[in-house]
Amino acid sequence: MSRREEITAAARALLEEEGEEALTMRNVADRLGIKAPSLYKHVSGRKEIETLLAAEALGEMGETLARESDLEGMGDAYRTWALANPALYRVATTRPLDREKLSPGVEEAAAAPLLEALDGDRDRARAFWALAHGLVLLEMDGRFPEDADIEAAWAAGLD
Amino acid sequence: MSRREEITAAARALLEEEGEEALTMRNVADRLGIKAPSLYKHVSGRKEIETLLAAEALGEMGETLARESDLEGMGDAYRTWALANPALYRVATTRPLDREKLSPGVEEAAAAPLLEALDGDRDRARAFWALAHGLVLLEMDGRFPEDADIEAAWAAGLD
DNA sequence: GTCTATACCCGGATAGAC
DNA sequence: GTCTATCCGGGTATAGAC
Repeated sequence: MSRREEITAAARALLEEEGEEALTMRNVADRLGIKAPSLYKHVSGRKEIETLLAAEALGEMGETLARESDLEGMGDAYRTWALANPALYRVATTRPLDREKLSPGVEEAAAAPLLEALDGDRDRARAFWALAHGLVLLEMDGRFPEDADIEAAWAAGLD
Repeated sequence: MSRREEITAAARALLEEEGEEALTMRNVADRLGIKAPSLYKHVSGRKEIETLLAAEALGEMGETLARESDLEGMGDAYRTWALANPALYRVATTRPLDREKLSPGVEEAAAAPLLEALDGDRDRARAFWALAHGLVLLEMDGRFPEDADIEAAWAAGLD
């Protein structure tokens, strides 16, 4: 395991166990038993750690969707993955992507299963993605009322 | 204009002119010609300023939607408002709402026009809101490819 | 090459004087 | 109601030890 991979793994563990605000250079370093400034020998800063996490998350999301064959299944899988990895989901999807530092093809691979299920219709794929993204974020942020039937909202969105 | 209103106005101006990261207690205080600790005599902290901003934004968004009569119009109006006030939009919609400190009815009033256009179907209203929210956020974050036809994605989502 | 120590600046927040 | 002083924690740069 390279040092960069160790840093990524430590960062992910922090996100999972303590949430998004816990992703600090000092906390990552603590997990690895080193001091924060040492991290800068391996990564350029916190932004790059987030890019590494985004690449990992997008890969997993793509794999997850690829196991489904219809839109309902993909919606369920999308929601389940996001709610199981909320902090990582946010890091991977709610900020501009540094595409320079991302291996080429990561985004395309993540989108491919959905695009295939929609027979290559990019506009519908983008609408589906936006619907899923919006539903997941609103749910994670507690924006729906306590008694909202979130499954029914998904069903309504998928027509 | 009460001191709280002045604080809210200064915070909003900061968001508009310098973006989300510029919303700091020190910057707000500078705009008012006072020192940051003095703000705490009027508001409990940055969180409360964000709640005040969210209330203002939700009110405006509701008024904007109320001027439209169909879903397409509301989608256009939603997108236009969000892109014209991106930092405020984010503050108002991408974090848990402190409902204790929000005047009762603010959320309901913002949602009412949409709910009416959908004949009271809450599930479809939530799906529409999520679609609009997702499309706006993905656009603001530069997550769609350069050459994506975003209008077409909206049209595809609205069926 | 890898790490440590140190230091700087910024941001939120509090305590206490005027 | 405003100030000054102060604390804490976070990102990051630099210098130097091993």
